[in-house]
Amino acid sequence: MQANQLLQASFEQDMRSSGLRITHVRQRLFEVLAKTNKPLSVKELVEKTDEAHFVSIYRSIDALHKAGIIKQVPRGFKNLYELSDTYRPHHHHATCEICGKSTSTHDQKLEKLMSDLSVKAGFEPTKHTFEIFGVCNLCRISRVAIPNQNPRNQQ
Amino acid sequence: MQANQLLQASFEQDMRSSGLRITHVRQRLFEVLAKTNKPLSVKELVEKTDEAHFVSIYRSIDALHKAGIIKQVPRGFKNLYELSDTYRPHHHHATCEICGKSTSTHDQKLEKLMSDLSVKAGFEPTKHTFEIFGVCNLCRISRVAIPNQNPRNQQ
DNA sequence: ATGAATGCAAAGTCTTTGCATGGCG
DNA sequence: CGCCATGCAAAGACTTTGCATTCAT
Repeated sequence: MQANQLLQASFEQDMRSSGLRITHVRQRLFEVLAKTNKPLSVKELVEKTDEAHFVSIYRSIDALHKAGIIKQVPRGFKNLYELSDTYRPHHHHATCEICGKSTSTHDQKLEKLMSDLSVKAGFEPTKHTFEIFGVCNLCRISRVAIPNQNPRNQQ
Repeated sequence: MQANQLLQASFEQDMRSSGLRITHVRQRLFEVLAKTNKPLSVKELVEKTDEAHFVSIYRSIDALHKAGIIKQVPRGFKNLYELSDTYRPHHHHATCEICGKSTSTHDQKLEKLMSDLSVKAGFEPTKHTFEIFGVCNLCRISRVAIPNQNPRNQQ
């Protein structure tokens, strides 16, 4: 729980320096994101912070996003949200197109290459999104039995 | 126009092998995407194919997407669409957070690294998204005069 | 106390569905 | 000609806005 307390302190400081008030809804939102290890949709966030009105969740997401406390993760047709790199080590996701399970990845060489590419393209890099989609070991095995299944039709 | 005719032939073949009919709407949609060099939103696609009903555009996007003829490009809160790698060399985008202009990039090392990462994570890679955001040279210069502007608030 | 955040109602935007008609193969 | 694709109307899903009330500072 030490780690969580550090996150908490950092959260409060970030809120203050952005001129945002530390309210029950925002605290709860942060809490939910801190205790989950995967990016969540607006819907999931609303469900997990059930005492708060969905409009407040939208507004809080917006506030925390602008304050750089949370970040968007594009996934399919939706954006998911998770704590920003200040709170969690920078990482990306590999997601199975069949079962939806996702795991985190990180590679320093990739990050370096990415940043070099930005500069080469004439950009001062601010952020990037990088999502891997594929078929996980488990699903690959079960798909052998169902050869007709086409991953393209999944999302 | 030779190149476009090749694309066209390839389009018709892909449609047939997916059991899809080559209709006016779908042809027009493909045409619009083939002649534009940047990913387009549903809204833009509807505008540029003005004779077609927006519902048909939605359905055609869906059909061409499932057939692997077009692909999604996550950008901010929306998905944009462009021709798939079969029709255009595989690439990614670097987008300016201030002015919105985007340029294409490609790097073989990056692709290799990406695929290795997938495999290491236990995934048979099918696709990936990779988007760079930053501030382009022009906008960086003009922002010197407006130091208060915060790229975080842009989207 | 006072202004920002919340909750509620309602509007707005985007996307999907059902069904009759039209057009591709 | 038969069936898939389209257009239209309407519903559905998701997100935003306005305003009175509540609550953090």
